[in-house]
Amino acid sequence: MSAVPAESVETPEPAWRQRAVERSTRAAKLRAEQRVQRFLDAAQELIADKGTTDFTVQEVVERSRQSLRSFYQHFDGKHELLLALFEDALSKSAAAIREQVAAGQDPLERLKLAVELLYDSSRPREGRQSPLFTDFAVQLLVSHPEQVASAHLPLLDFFTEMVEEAVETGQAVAPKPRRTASLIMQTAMFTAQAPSARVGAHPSPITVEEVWAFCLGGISGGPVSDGTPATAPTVKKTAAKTGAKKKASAKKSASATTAARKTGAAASPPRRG
Amino acid sequence: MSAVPAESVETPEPAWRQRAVERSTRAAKLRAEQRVQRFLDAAQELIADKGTTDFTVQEVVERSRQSLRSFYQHFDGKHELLLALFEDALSKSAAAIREQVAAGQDPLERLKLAVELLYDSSRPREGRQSPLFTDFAVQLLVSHPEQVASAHLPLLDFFTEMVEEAVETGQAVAPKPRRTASLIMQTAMFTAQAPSARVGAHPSPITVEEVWAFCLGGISGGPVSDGTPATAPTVKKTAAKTGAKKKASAKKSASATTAARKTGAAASPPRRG
DNA sequence: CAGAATCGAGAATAGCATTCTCGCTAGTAG
DNA sequence: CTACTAGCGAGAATGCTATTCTCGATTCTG
Repeated sequence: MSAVPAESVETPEPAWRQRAVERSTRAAKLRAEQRVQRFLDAAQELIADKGTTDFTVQEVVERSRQSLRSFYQHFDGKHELLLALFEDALSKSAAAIREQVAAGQDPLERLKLAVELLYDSSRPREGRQSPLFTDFAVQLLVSHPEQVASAHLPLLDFFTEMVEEAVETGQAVAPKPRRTASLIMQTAMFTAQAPSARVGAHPSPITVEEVWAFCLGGISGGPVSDGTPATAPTVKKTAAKTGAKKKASAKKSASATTAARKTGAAASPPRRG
Repeated sequence: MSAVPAESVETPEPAWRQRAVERSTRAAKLRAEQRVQRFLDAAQELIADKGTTDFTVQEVVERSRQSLRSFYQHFDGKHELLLALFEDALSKSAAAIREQVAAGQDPLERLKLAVELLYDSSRPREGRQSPLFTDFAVQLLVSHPEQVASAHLPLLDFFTEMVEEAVETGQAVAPKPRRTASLIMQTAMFTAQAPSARVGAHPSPITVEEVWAFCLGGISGGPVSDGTPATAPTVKKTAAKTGAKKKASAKKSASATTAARKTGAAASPPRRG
């Protein structure tokens, strides 16, 4: 976007003009946000209603009593809308888990509770809203992994914190807390999500307890004394950052308002023939 | 659909008629299978070429030099086609892993190798063919979990075997081998699939080693003592032989000289109620 | 060879996302 | 009050695909 000589010769936008534009913009932006919110709400209702993210843009438009035109004026497309809802739901979920876990004292116990909560909220329940994002989330995972990742950041931060604490108290071993946290989260979320082999295999899906037991093993200093001549597995804990470094990220933000996003960046361009 | 209906009556379909039908059927069935195979091959080529499962039914039809009509006469829809390819790929993958792992002696070592192979094949590489099923697989996971599960069965069986063996040799602890195997597989596959938090978080995705270390901890006898009312420690000493080397899959002769174009395309499942 | 199956080509449908065209309405400077 | 502009609602128009349906043409079967 920097190689456009033809335009770089334009007038340098005087400050007063910028301000003028800014002012006339503010009001509009406010209204825009309201509209956006209406779309968001409508979509949320639809999801809760139908149980899937398969609603049509039309439906959202109708329910929000606005117009298609308006929709596309505020969102880059259905995808953006879903992404917004997704992020919003995730950050709320993160906040909720954080809060419920706050009570616990023991790091490991807190982590366990967090895993249980995460597992539970990742579960495809029927009536409620948030869970249905899981299916969209999975789809998103293959189409826009980066955005999913960033949406997961708050939660990942939190889990990382807990893992670090557990490491500090010697209850766990994790040379790379963040990565370990990521693994734990993934395990919990995907296991909850996937009705995995419930066919000829076991009839009942894997439970939270099992997930936790598995994760627990994964972080407890495991007896890595297997005679395998492979590369030393777990022992890469080079100077475990146990010393100080208390990250203690007290981000109590959770300002869910994911209103108008329009990152308009790597969004898939509308295919045109 | 307008053929002889009264079949529910006592008319027991004379043997001769059955035979006649059978005969006239056999040939047809044979031809049908050939046609089906052509569709399958064409689809596979397209996937290898374009790198996604986003091909059009039209394309498959054209490439296979057959017709739309024929396509829908043999497949219930694009979905069925993909499912067929998916199952095929998975079972081949299972066979391949089985084979490569067969060499190993130590149960745990074999398991490790299997995890590595599984992780690798679940990885969304660029140009190649099969791995791209992962994205379809994920989608399938939410739309037809059962079929995915059944497709995973062979692999799950194999992993279960290994876990059981490891348990027998005392290298692992798993009250429920099958479930544990499932967890391991899921962890490996999803972790490989998900480029998870690679944003502000760690730049490099989680590696196989990390996955293995995590899983290893999860199965090594750890301070695990949760609810999971384990039935008597599985002592079923199954003679896990695993022999049978079934390779012979050296087709691959497609013309993959095409430069991947476009590729970007937001997945929008045409699902309908 | 005649009739029955199939098949190839491709037109016709249909569901959806995304665009685009028309007025309409409110705010605003003149 | 009036011309002008921006944003909006309605809804038609597009574009892309999957899926169906129609019409001869071909192949198989007896």
